[in-house]
Amino acid sequence: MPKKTTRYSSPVHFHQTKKQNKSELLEDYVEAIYSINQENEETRNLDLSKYFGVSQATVTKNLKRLIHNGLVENKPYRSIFLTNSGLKLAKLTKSRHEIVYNFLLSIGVSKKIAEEDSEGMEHHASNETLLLMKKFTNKTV
Amino acid sequence: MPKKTTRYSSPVHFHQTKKQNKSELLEDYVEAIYSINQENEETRNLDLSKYFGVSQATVTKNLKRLIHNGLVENKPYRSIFLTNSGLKLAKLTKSRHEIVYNFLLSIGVSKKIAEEDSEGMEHHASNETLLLMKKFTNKTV
DNA sequence: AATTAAAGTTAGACATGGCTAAGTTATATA
DNA sequence: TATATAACTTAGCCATGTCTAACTTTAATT
Repeated sequence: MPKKTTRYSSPVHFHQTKKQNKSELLEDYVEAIYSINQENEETRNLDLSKYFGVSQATVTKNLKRLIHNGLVENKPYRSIFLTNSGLKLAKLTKSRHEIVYNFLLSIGVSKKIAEEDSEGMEHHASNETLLLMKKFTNKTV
Repeated sequence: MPKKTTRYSSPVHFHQTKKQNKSELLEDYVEAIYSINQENEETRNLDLSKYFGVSQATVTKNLKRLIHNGLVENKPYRSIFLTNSGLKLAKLTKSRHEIVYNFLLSIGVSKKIAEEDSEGMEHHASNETLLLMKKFTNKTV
């Protein structure tokens, strides 16, 4: 029965082709460490475990990836530190996060929901979109 | 050296606690099938493979999950159909997607980028945020 | 109708990101 | 200081989502 015809115009918008090395997890971790460091003199495994709501074993495993990517340094059973590269990424990620968060506030989203939604959205907003969000927020302030 | 003190105010905004059964993949697939069905008389494995830019083997495996979740029906080597439940989810997902897409356009994002960004963002926008986006878009039209 | 080609499936591998249970190290306290 | 507790790591499991290679089924072509 299938009559072969030209098919739909290819959508393309699925970018996650092959090596999505731009891992959200890495960004979330450096941002979390950066945040925690601003409230405490150090960041420990347990802090991250609470922050993300995952087990300490999971944190240990994920920190291995961060270390492997040169974003974090630590000695076993000791505190966790961002490398220069990790700090740079953390600042960038945090600023992106804040742009989205403030933007959501500026269109009327409540604080609580803006916190939640911005968390997921920050990783999907392109530079173009971030710039426009920033512009918009500034205009409405 | 670590002096134990009360630590940072817990952030909570990490929702992905345990069973994130609200899989983005399922939504992406039903939405894709729905879309393709609007341009063709049927949806095949290969259509989805092209749509998402993944191998046909991957599509087959993921379709198993959709079938298991009662969203899709098919006979081996044949076309793919949405169940009632799948169609319902597809419509919902598509409408959310369109809200985000149109909203991005309305703040000045280019079509191409709006397509890309809305894809990721649609899964992270709460109902509250979607409602405000819709309101905003209508106002600026 | 037989053969070839295209579409779809299966099997098995790998990376990511969770978990629990058990063991190790460091810290606190008796 | 010895011991108990808290923090951390390791090992091994599971689900998700991707791949390639090989095989099966369906459709097209000769």
